[in-house]
Amino acid sequence: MAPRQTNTRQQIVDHARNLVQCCGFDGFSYRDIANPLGIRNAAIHYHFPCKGDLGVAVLEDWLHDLEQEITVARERRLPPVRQVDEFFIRSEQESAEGWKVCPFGALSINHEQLPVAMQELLIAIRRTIHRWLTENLEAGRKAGTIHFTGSADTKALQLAAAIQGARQISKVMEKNVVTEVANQLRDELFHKAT
Amino acid sequence: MAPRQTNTRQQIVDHARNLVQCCGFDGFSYRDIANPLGIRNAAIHYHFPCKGDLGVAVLEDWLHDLEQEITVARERRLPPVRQVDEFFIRSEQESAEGWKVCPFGALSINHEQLPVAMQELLIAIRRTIHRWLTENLEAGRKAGTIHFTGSADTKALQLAAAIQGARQISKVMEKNVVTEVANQLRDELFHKAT
DNA sequence: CTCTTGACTTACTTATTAGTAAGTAATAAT
DNA sequence: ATTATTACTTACTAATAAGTAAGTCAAGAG
Repeated sequence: MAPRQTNTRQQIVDHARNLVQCCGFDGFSYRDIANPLGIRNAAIHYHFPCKGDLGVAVLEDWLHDLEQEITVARERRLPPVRQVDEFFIRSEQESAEGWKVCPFGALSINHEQLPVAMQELLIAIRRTIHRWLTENLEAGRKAGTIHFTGSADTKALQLAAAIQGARQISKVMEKNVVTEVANQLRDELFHKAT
Repeated sequence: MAPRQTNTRQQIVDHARNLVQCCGFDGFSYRDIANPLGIRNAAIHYHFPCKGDLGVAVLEDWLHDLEQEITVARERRLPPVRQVDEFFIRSEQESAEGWKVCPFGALSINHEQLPVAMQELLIAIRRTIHRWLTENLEAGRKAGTIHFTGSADTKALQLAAAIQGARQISKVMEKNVVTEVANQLRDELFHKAT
């Protein structure tokens, strides 16, 4: 009945990731994955002995995608403004898909109860985003295309925090405020204050 | 044994609020409140028939405190800069107390599964913070003490989002980045860019 | 053709959760 | 003094969660 030999594992991870972004790690159960895939709970346990293993797989997937995107942006030698803008665009898109939230918005609340491997991956994801933004802010400032005061490090943090917060506010207010915040930030960063 | 006639109800709400700020609404159980208070689970059910009622009480308490603080700030006729700074200071303080997070950081993730009354209170809290920040940003701009581009409305949103995000990042990284972001924002807002 | 392995399923256990029902002791009202 | 009410307790139910054990069945290896 169920077609064997398909990539069930990846489908499980995909579904889980979606659920994490929408309900958090404790906000979904195995049934929420098994039902839509037409499999049984135990099938998930076959691939991921415990829920933490599934969580780790989700975050690895997430980090992998992120690194992929960053690599592509770098290889296309996109100018710093475009790369920072890419961060905004991605966030706007994901938020538009059912008010999806970023890993921190989804997992920070029960962070201390998560398996250590998940905690470490979260930090790795954070570092990756941060390094990418910081690099581009610095390069943009040197090139005279991006304008801000203070360190690029702090500015990168502020951008990430603002977008993350905006995504959550969007979810609660059921109104797209990510674009509003992103546009404000674009304006501040990209239009030189004469 | 347990001293009767004390204000058990308020103690329950206080504990619940702390737990919400640290673990989210689904992140704690009645035991986590009953144990430290030396009461039984059913005692909580006596005051709050179901968990949603407790959640509502927590948010009402939260909103009440917020309105109180805003009223005090207004009555003391604090200048706009000081009132906006008050928002930063409060956020830094709460974050320092065990990486506590704001209502949105705590509840947005499972927002759609919350009782409607809680959803509405969340929106009310959001509106209250927003109105307060917006008013002060506008007043500060008029007085020449606060500087920003775009609408006060959007700027207020951006500030709230940034601080909210920073609080969550602090929790995950176990490092106080709220102060870092707040200082950056203070610098941008309060020091006129010549 | 047999045997093993991978990818599951069925059927179960265990733990935890919110929530309920009935009882109790102290206080307040009559 | 009696009664009613408030603020609980003990003891339970029902639902749901993650996780496990044993069985099945198709496909590939020998």
